[in-house]
Formats: sequence, structure tokens, C-alpha cells
Amino acid sequence: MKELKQRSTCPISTSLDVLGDKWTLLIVRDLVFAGKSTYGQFLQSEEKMATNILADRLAVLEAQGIITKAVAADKKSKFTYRLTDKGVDIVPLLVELTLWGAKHCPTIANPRLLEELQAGKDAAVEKYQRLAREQALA
Amino acid sequence: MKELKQRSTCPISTSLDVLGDKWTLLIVRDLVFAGKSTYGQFLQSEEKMATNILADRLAVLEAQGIITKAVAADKKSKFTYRLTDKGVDIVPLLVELTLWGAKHCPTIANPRLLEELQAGKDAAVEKYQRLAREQALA
DNA sequence: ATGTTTACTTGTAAATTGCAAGTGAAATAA
DNA sequence: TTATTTCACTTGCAATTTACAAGTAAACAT
Repeated sequence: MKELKQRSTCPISTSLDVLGDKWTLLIVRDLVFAGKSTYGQFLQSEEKMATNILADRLAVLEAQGIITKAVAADKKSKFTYRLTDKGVDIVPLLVELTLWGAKHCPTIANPRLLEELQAGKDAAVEKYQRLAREQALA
Repeated sequence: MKELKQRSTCPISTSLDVLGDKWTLLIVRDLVFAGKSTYGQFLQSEEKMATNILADRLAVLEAQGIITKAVAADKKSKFTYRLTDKGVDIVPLLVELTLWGAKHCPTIANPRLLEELQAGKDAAVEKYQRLAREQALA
């Protein structure tokens, strides 16, 4: 069981103890917005995360109750990672990260998602949370 | 000028290139919620960040146009750090981090702020953004 | 003139990351 | 049945980053 040290009792600091690095939230992003769910799919992302880092972060996310790991329906040699309720609650954070990055950093990707978010933040949050929950049941 | 490498064109990834670590957002937190503005004040925070890390992160935040650095009104040997508009736009992110941490991680701190956020997220965001803007003018 | 405050910088050990290669179980192909 | 490929990791090691302790330099206070 991967355990993390809590630096203080501040909720922001505590959240960053878990989510505050360059990779963890990209995995959650792939689960929420890209519909990905397997180790191999996460590896294929544009940012090319190292295999050991991915394995480590998946273990942390599972230990923290943010994702679950289950044998895939089709193959026994494959695992399916899904968001728990705790994980689904990260969606609003991803939305804010997206809006901030889109507004303030030079970037060109995913104009469709961006338009959707800018048109209605709360509606988009609910939509992707619902999608993630549905996938978790399947 | 501190420069960062952009890993992809995804806005989430790009935001994490700047904000994705354990310390940067704690500085922004101190600027927004604790009314702090000097190197010495940031050092005094509960989480005890190392002096070289603090100096590095302040330089990055300034280079990225998230904070400004100015000689303090009272002493020439002191500097005052304030949020720019780009920095003020991080407030919604901090609010989401707070709510997530408070809901899902064992923590006890700052019940007053927490109640305020849970009572009305948007109102609280606007309030702290206004406060930060006012301080930047003073 | 002397000591203190403020904002850093420097040196070094420890921890983390990034890269390349390797492992082993399960699925598929011959 | 055997061989090959797929999939999900693990391992080893160099490079980068972090943490800790100490030191520096300009401004300010006495």
C-alpha cells in the first residue's frame, strides 16, 4: 500500500500531497475526457509518460481510493482502471485547469471540448461526471 | 528568465507544466487566502518549504506572468509579491482543490473558509478574486 | 560602528524522474 | 503443440530535482 505523507492540515496542501505533480492528473484526464482505461492506453498519450512512473501513479491513485483496478471483461491479461466517486469529484478541478490553460497559456488543442466548457461550465462538469460514472458500472 | 518546457498542446497538460508540483499553488494560496506577500511570510507557512525552492518558484511564477515583484512601500530591502490577472484566475482552481481535499482527505484546518466555500462557491471565488485585485493596486 | 532583518545563494546528500531493457503470464498464430 | 506476440509491469542506472544546512549581501535600526 502506497502511503503519502501529509504536510499539513490545510485542504489545499492535502490535495496537492496526492494530486500535485505533473502526471497524476493527466491519468485522470485520460479517464474522463479520452475514455481511456488501460495501462497501454495511458502510455500512448501525447505526453509520453515513463512506464515506471505510470505504474507508480496508478498504484498511488488506487491506494488513495481514486481509481479501482479490475480484470478486463474480454481478456484476463488486461486490467481496466475506473474512477471511484472520489475520482469523479476531480472533474471540476480538471475543468478549471483546462479553462485556465486555454485562457493564459499558448495552446491549440481540443477546441471542441473547450467550446463546450466555455459555453457552460457546470453543465459540462455534470456531463463528464455522469459519463465517468456510467463507465464505472459497465 | 525561467523557461518551462511544454509537453503537449493539451490545456490541462500545459497548466500542469506551470502549476503541477507540490509547492507552487501553496504560494498562490498564501497570496489569496492568507494575505501574505513577502518571501519571509511564505517561508513561515505550516508546510515549511525550503528557501531555494521558494526562490525558484517565485522566479517561475514571475517569469510566467502570474505574480509581480515590487520593492515594498516601507522598506527598500523588502519585496512585495502580488497576483496578476493571470494569477487571480487561479482562484477557482484553489477553491476546487479546497473542496476536494475537505471532502475526501482527512483534514481539520480552516473550518471558517470551508463553510464559506460550501455555502456558495461562486460568491467566494468572486470575493477572493476581488480582494487579490485590491491588494495588487495598493 | 555594530548588530539585525530581509532576501536570497551555495554546497551537498537524498530522493525522484527518465530512459532502456528485461520479465512473466496470457492470448494468438502457425 | 509450439512459437510468437500482446500486455502489464519491473529493474538498473544516469540525470535531474529536492531537502537541509550554512553562507552572503544589501538595507535598516541602535
